[in-house]
Amino acid sequence: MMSKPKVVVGMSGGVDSSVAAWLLKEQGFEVIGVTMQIWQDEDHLMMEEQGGCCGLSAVDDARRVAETLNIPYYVMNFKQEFKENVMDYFIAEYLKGRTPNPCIACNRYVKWESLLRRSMAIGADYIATGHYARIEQLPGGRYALRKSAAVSKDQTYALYNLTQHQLSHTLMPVGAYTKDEIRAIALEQRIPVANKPDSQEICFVPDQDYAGFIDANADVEIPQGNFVDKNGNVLGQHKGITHYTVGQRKGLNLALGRRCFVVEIRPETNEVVIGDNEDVFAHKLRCDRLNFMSVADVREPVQVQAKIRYNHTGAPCTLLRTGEDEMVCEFQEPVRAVTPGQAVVFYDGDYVVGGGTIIEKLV
RNA sequence: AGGGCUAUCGCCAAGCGGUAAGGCACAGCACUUUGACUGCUGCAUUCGCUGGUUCGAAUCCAGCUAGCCCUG
Repeated sequence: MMSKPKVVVGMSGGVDSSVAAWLLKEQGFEVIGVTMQIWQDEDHLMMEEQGGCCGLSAVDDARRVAETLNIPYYVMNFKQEFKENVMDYFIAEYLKGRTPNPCIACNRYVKWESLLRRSMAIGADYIATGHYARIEQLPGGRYALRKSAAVSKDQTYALYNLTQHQLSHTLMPVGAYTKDEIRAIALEQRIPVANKPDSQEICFVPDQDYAGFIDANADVEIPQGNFVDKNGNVLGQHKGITHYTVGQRKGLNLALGRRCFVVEIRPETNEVVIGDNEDVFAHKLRCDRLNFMSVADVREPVQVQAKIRYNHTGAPCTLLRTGEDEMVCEFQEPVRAVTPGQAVVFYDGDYVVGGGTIIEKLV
């Protein structure tokens, strides 16, 4: 006889992962609730905030939800993995003048490496999360991510990096519903966190001051430097390259008489290049750290939609393979703020073809 | 210590006797499970200072102060 398939649900204490657990239980899985402890200091556990995907109130809320659902619940410590793969990476990237995406790193290395491994070790067949995305096995056998039924909440962008093995052992039950439907289920089932606000912002920087976080945690001083225009003229002083990202307007403290934007960050000279809005558009980008989903590889030029940031609608482009782990995307229309360090994710309709990490924009 | 010009919000800048435009910067809010963008709202009872003319002055007059320019 077959026992029920066993699934570990990563519970953040939020609405989505709580409903995910309920849905899986309804679907007949043996559900185990787990909260990953990833960065919280014991001191900080006292001062609770609202939300946070990996947030402060996670453990208390998740435990209450697990009790309500009558499922076993554990806390697993992933602080070391999180520090190495997310926080250290986050700091290192900013020091290189790049703009990291910590959620993507957390997903790939913490959730889908460490959590999956440990879950398998305790006999689980799957892990599950409350992400707004769908996992489907295609006719050819490959697993692919498909956009959420709730288009506006779709989170496939942050998940493009998952491997076939990881996808084949993952369930995302929330992806079939809209946010309203999920909240309605939470209310119906009297799940305690039904009205908790959505999370946002970087979970390990609760005060929002990510640059201050880097100052406090990097082991080097972050020097001030020059704002320059594209001709090299000095326009003013910047607070350190970690404070800026491509396309940024706010916080420059430059009164040039017109809106101005960060066009480029040059770590080698410690300069931040400033230009007009039109200067932040680019036709092409180069990316590496490739991962493919719906297809095994892309060798010949192919047309896709590419998202270059999480809430980008996507833009049509052609993919050109330029190296063993490198591609160039040529956009039909220029795209705004191609930012080194951010992910570029390729779509064919609703399905994720693959993606990579942006190295640089090209003219 | 000759002559000329200019002094309006952090920066730029309207105004030319009728009771302080606008842009940039900045702040707050909204949006957002990364950084951004974007949108909305706010932002000089006061016009270098002191007097004067006038019903009424940032706007006219005088003196002072400061900066710039030209000639000693």
